[in-house]
Amino acid sequence: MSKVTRTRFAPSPTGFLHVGGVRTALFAWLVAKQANGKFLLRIEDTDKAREVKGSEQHIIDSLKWLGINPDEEVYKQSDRLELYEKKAYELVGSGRAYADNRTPAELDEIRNDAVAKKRPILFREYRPDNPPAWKKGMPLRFKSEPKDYAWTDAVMGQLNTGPEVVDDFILMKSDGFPTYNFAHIVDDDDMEITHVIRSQEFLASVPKYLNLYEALGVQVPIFATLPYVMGDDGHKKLSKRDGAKDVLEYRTDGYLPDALVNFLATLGWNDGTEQEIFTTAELIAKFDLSRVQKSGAKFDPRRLEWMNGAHLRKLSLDELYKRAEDFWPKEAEKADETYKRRVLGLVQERLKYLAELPELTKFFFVDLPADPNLISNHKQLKKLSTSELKKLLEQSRDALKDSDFSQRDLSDKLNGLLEKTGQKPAVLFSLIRIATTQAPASPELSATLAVLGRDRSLYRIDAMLSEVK
RNA sequence: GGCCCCUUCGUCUAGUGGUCCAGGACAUCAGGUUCUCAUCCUGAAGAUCGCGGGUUCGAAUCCCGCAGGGGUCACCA
Repeated sequence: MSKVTRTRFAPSPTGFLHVGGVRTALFAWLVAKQANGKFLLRIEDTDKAREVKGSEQHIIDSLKWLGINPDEEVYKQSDRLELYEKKAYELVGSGRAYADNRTPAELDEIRNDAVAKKRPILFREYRPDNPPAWKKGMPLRFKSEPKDYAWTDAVMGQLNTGPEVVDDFILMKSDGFPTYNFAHIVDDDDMEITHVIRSQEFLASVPKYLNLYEALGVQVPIFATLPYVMGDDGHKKLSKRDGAKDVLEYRTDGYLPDALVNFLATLGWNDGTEQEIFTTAELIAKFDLSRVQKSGAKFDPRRLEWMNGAHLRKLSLDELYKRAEDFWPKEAEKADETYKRRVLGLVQERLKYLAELPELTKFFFVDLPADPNLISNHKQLKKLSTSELKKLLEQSRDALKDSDFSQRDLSDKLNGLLEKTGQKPAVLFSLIRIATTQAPASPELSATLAVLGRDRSLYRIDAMLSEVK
């Protein structure tokens, strides 16, 4: 009878969430969802000094945007102080913890002494002789029982260490708060967490934790240690200091949550096939901790861009329309939905993220001033004389005037125009495209004209005609 | 410094003794799709699998050593 899988993400509220933190949350969430288990969010706010106000809500919002939702209330360690205190007294009672009233200066002296003797700094070798009875408000230190440990990590595999890494450490601080080292173990047990999924910086502390689990008489969960997401230099973990972005900035830029989730999941994990694009449902089905990479992975924004574009292209027009709602250029304010949908259909395949929408579509909503420089800078068109340009524009206008502006008819008219003028598409179509869009790049010509419609198209050709001098 | 973890194209990775003088994807470059940008397709370039020893008929894959990188040794998490 195996237990229900329960995982958690346990950030400290010290700032915004970046992709590194989100990936840890995502992996824990995937493990829980895959097993039909529960994913919990626990805010580890035991260090008042480092706390950044607003960050708790920010973390919740970030996860919510990505669909990484906790299955129970959001827990906060500051609400659970009695529990830690109770457990602290238990350890005092069983002789596995002692009050440590030594001052920072005295502790420094111990460190210096060890360094001078060229020995590792082990507080268990400097235990006070007659510690006072512990009560809340005094620092409480764990009394370790050093020994060898061998354990299995779901990602790292078989791990083992000697007794030299098991030491006494602080459980309760003088401000009445527990340390991370203590609180997370008490909480994981209390919340019946089955898989502790966290990043690499805790790996070296596992033997100390193992010793504490024993002292507490608590079952040891499955450990899964995740490698870091690396920053630009490829050697250090991504951090806020070297420009890691707040994940909510990706929302602002018009990245899809599913794309970011896909990207993060495949940063350090793959299913062993050549599949790159996964839906979130596929990730839940296929994710496997044993296939998580042991080494760090560098964050590559270009790959994210590509992946987001791939997800954007897979969206139905309805879905894309909903997603694009907040990204239209302000000129599109008065445009009707049908028109906007047609525009969206034309740019869907060239969108990498939704914040590109304005620059890609602005000309569909407003007549931009005719700019003859677009012609004089064009490598084909600049070879033509003014009178040739004028003549071509006039011929184009006259031919299009007779069109019903269905894409099919436009395409016929355009082809007829090619024959009549004897021009290459590279010349004729470029000229019409520039005249009607005032943009260096735009979707295919007949489709663009069909969406723009007769009035706008003809008006713009005339406008360009009057600028060609 | 002690201990622990890591090391395949620029990047993300496949690969668990032979079919790997290493496969895919992003990025780059070239060509094709009646014009641009993009999509899509095709192709090119790109990794002596960190280095050195061994084991083996045969090693990216197993063993040993070394180097480099990272983490950790807080009343931070």
